[in-house]
Amino acid sequence: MSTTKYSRQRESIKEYLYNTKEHPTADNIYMKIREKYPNISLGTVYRNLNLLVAQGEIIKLSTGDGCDRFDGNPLPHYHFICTECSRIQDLDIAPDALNHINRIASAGFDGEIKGHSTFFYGKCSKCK
Amino acid sequence: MSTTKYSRQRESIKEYLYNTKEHPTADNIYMKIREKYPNISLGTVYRNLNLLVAQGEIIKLSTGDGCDRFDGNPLPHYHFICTECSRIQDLDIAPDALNHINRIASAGFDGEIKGHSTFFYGKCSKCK
DNA sequence: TTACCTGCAAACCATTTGCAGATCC
DNA sequence: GGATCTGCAAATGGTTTGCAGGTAA
Repeated sequence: MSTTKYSRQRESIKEYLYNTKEHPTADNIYMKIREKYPNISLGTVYRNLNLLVAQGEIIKLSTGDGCDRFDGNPLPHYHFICTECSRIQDLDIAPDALNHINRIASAGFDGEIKGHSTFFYGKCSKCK
Repeated sequence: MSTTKYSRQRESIKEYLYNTKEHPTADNIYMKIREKYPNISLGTVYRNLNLLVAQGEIIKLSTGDGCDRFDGNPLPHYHFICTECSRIQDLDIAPDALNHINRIASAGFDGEIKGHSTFFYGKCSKCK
């Protein structure tokens, strides 16, 4: 198994993700990090994002709109996608609700449900 | 606005999707339809799948594993993805639960939630 | 010193698209 | 006849990867 070494590029990606509420694409992140490290390559961004996802430090959101988005908050939580402007927001839902939903789904299912991932759709406050 | 004409290829795709419980990829569908129409092209499969999705006759599942899957049941329902064997199954959940979940999410949210899409994860009965 | 990491550019691969001819109505 | 559809093959676009040189420990 390989050990992880420090890299200023990765640190910069983490810092950006932990401090934004946007849910940026790899390319968004690439553009942002380039302000500080103009030589960084898109390949490096992808390699680091995949590493951080594998380590559980960030999560990847596959919304199905063509490109993945990334979220610096790895704790289970819900997302809302506006069908008008495509903006993604975090939803503030009690953690109890997560287990509740898993329990609803487990009833009458012969496998073992460990978790779920949900996207809510509709109009955001600005588009409503 | 353009009208839709009959095509035996599209009819064949619909028939296959309405009668399977697998959640096939575009390529799976291509392979299957080729048994009956050996000359069909992958482009035609994609064009028809997109048309059927736009018309609401089937749904597309973006699981984030690299390629989309298609489901001949367009009514709202839930899916379970086995983290061991990647098999996708339909879950049998009361329709009430859907509205219930939308209501939980709507509490304290200033936009308008119209629906949601959920994937449950865990081990299926065979892998457990 | 020796992993691991980076920039670069090419490769990959699911999906889309342009075109000329076929098919439906 | 005219709009829609098809097969084919090339293009697209997000993501991955091979390589040679750089950097952390």
